[in-house]
Amino acid sequence: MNIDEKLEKIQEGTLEIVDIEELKAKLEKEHPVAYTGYEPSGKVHLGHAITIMKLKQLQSLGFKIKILLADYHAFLNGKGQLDEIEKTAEYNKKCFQALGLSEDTEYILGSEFQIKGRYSLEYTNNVYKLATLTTLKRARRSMDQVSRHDDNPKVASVIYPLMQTADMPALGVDVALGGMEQRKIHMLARESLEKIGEEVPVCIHTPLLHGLDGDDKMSSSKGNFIAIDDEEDVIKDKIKKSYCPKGEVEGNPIIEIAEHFVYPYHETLLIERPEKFGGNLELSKDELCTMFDNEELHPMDLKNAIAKYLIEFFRPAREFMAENYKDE
RNA sequence: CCCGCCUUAGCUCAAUUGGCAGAGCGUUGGACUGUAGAUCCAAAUGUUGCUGGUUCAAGUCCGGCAGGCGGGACCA
Repeated sequence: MNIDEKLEKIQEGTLEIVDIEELKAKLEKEHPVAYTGYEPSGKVHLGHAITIMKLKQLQSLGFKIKILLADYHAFLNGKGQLDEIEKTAEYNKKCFQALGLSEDTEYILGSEFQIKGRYSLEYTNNVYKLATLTTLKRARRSMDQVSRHDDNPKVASVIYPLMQTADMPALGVDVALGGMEQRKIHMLARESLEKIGEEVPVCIHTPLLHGLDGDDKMSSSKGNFIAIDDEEDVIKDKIKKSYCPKGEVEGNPIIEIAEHFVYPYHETLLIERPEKFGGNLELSKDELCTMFDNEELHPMDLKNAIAKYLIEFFRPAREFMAENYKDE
């Protein structure tokens, strides 16, 4: 596969690549490094899965993948005590493996290099340098979509983006991948890394999924997600309860799930529909959107189809988790 | 270090001179829709930050502690 073909593939399902020319240059390398950082989370859900799927694709295109289990970031973001967070990180690592990343994926616990080992001194020095270059307002603003809500915001919340920035040279990354909520941190990082003379990574942003309740963002804290290891009945139940207004494509979480978890892997979606409602359909992405928009496809029929696909899509992950992860 | 104010349901906040701890939102369950939502009906939810005291009776008054917010002082 040549570089232009790779570029095109990488762009699929992303909202932006900053910068595309830089990415092109990175693709000259035999094994460019791509990374995503995740705050350990009680549940790994569809939102996380979007980025993991993209990482899998990058892996298949020759990228070396590093996953940062960002324990300190979670700690700074008020997610609990470090020992708890590290248990959660172990669980998340299993989840990521369950989604099919290959054996040579590298999982790195943030604290391992951020505060331990010889490199931590250089790391800390970078964080301090960044601290002198970054205004409070800019740092705060970068955290708009990332910070946990806090009536009494802590200094931790402005250290967070600085550490995230310092992570990039520490991990030697060519590409930083994240959801759109990472954008402001990434843009700040690109500016700052340039200033301190470190390599500036390409940033790739994927869309955020709406919550099943129609909220702007699917997130663990809001409970409006489907987890990658949810049981079949749970998936059915959650889909059934989801917000899905008739005729409305925009911001419809069920339509979004079809876009991100069905169509990248199947040309068409089979919708099984009772005869009295018109019988079965096999729809391409465009057909589905058009029909739904025209109210020719009832939400319930769509939901049934999506639930079925999701159950199949995550079957391997679910089985992997059942076998490899014993909750204590 | 000193002074003042704040802390009540998951959230935002009520509660009269001390007199059965409440509302809205959210949650859950039903009704209505061939989904969800909206709407209607119903229900659940509390160590009133912790602690000691006064009182027949304390969310309410007094003392101590913790956390938070604001100010002052120190530096000078």
